[in-house]
Amino acid sequence: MTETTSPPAAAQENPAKLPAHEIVYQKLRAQVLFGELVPGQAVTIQGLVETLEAGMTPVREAIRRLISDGALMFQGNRRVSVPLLGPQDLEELIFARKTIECELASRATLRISTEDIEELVTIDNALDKAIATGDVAGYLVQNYSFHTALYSHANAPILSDIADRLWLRFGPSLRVVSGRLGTQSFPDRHKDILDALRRKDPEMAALAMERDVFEGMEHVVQGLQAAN
Amino acid sequence: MTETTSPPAAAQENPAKLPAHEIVYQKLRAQVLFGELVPGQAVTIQGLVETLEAGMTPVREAIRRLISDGALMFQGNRRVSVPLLGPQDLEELIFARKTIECELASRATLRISTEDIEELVTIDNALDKAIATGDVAGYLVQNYSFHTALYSHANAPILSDIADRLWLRFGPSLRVVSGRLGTQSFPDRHKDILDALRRKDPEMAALAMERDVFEGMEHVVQGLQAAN
DNA sequence: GGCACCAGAATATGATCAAATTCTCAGGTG
DNA sequence: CACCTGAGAATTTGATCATATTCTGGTGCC
Repeated sequence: MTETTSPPAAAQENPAKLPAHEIVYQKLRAQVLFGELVPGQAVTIQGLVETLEAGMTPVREAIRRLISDGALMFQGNRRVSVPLLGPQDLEELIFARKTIECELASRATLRISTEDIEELVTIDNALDKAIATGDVAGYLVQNYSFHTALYSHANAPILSDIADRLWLRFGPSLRVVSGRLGTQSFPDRHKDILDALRRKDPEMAALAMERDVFEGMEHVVQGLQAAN
Repeated sequence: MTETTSPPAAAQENPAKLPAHEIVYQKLRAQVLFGELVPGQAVTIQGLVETLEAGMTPVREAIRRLISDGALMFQGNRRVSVPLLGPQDLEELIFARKTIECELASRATLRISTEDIEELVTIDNALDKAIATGDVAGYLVQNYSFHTALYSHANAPILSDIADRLWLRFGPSLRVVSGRLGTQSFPDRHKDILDALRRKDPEMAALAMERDVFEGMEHVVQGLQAAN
C-alpha cells in the first residue's frame, strides 16, 4: 500500500468522498486478502455490480487493478478468477518474500520507535487470541496487519508495495490452508521478531522474519499438497 | 480437454482481435518504458483518447493498470503523471533489481539452450549498434529486450513479473539520463553475462548481472543528481 | 486578498453490441 | 432402452460508447 493506493490524508477522514472505484478496489482487495474468495472461483463484473452495489465502470477499474496486482487472474477468454497456486508458484513466492520482507524487517528495526513496537505487540496479542479461538478470519487479518504495520516503518515504499502484492497473491491459498488445517497449526515467529526489534538488532530481525516467512509458506505448501 | 492457455496464443497471432483496453495498455506501457513520456509530465484521459484514438473506457482501464504497475502516479486530486524518482526511490530499486534479477539470471543459466543464447547475442549486437550510433530509443528498446528475453528462460513467471514492474518504474528516468549523458556513457556487462551463460555458471551469471544492474543504476543516480 | 463563478476534466451511469458459455434436444450408438 | 454426443438456440457476461454529473483549479470581480 504505497503511492499507488495512498488516498490523500484528507480523503481518509472523509470516506464518503472517496471515488467509487477506490471503494470497490478496497473491498475486493480485502475479499482476496482475507479469503472471502476461494481459489478457482470465477469473478464476474456483473456479479460484483450487484453484490457491491456499484456501477460497472468502477468495478471494471478495480478488477483491472487487482489483475495487475496478481490478486486476480485473467483467464484469456474474458473470464477472471481467483488464482490457485501450484508448488512452482509457491517456491517463487517464498524466495521473493524472504528477500523482500527480510530487508523490510531489517530496515524497520533501525527506525521503529518504542511506542510503535508496542502497537505491534497489540496486534500480535489480537493475533494470538484469534489463533487460540480458531478465528480464521481474525487470524488472516491480524497476521497481515502485523507485517504491514512493521513494514510501514521501513521507509521503503517501493519494497513495501512489492511485499503487499506478494500477500495478495497467496492470500486465497492461505485461507484455504488455514481453514483446512486450523489456525493453531501455523508457526508464529512474531515473538522473535518483536524481540529483535526491542534489541534493535536488524540481523536478528531479518533472521526471525526469514523463519516466519519460510515456515509459514512451507506450511501452505504442505496444506495444498494434502488437497491433491 | 482443458485448453485454458490456448486462447491468448490465438489472440496474439490476430492482433485485431485484442481488446481495445489491452492495445491501449501496450502502447502506453511502451511509451513509459522507452521514454516517450517525460517524468513529471501530466497524463490526461482525454489527451490519450485523442492521441491513441480510443474510447474513454479502455483508456481509463489502461491508466489504472499502469498506476498499479508503478509506471504512472496518481497525484491524489484526479491527476495522473509520470513519476520522477528521487535518490531514495533509486536506492530501493537497486536493491530490488539486484536480488530479483540476479536470481532470474541464475535460474535462466541452468535452463537456457545454446540457440537461445544466440538469440541474446543478436539482441546484444543490436544494442551495441544503438550505443555506437547514439540511438537512444534503440538503446532503451534493445537493453530491455535483452533482459526480458533472458528472464523468459528462467521459468519464473512471478519473479519475471516483479522485474518487469521495476523496469516500468525507472524507464522514464533512464530515458532522461541516457538522453542527457548519451548512450556511450552507460556501462554494459552483457558480454560477461553471455559468457556465464555459455559456461553454464549460475554464480558467475548472477555476479555479472549484479554488476550490470548496479553500474547502470548508479549511473542513473549520478545523471539525475546532475540535474539538480 | 478573498470569494464567487466558470471552464474543463474526471467520474460514473446506463444502453447497446459482441462474445462465450450453458442448455436443450435430437440423433446415433452400445 | 439408456446414455453419450454435438449442433444450435438461449442466456449470461464482457466490451465499448455516449451522456450526465461531480469535482478541481483558475479567473476575475469586489
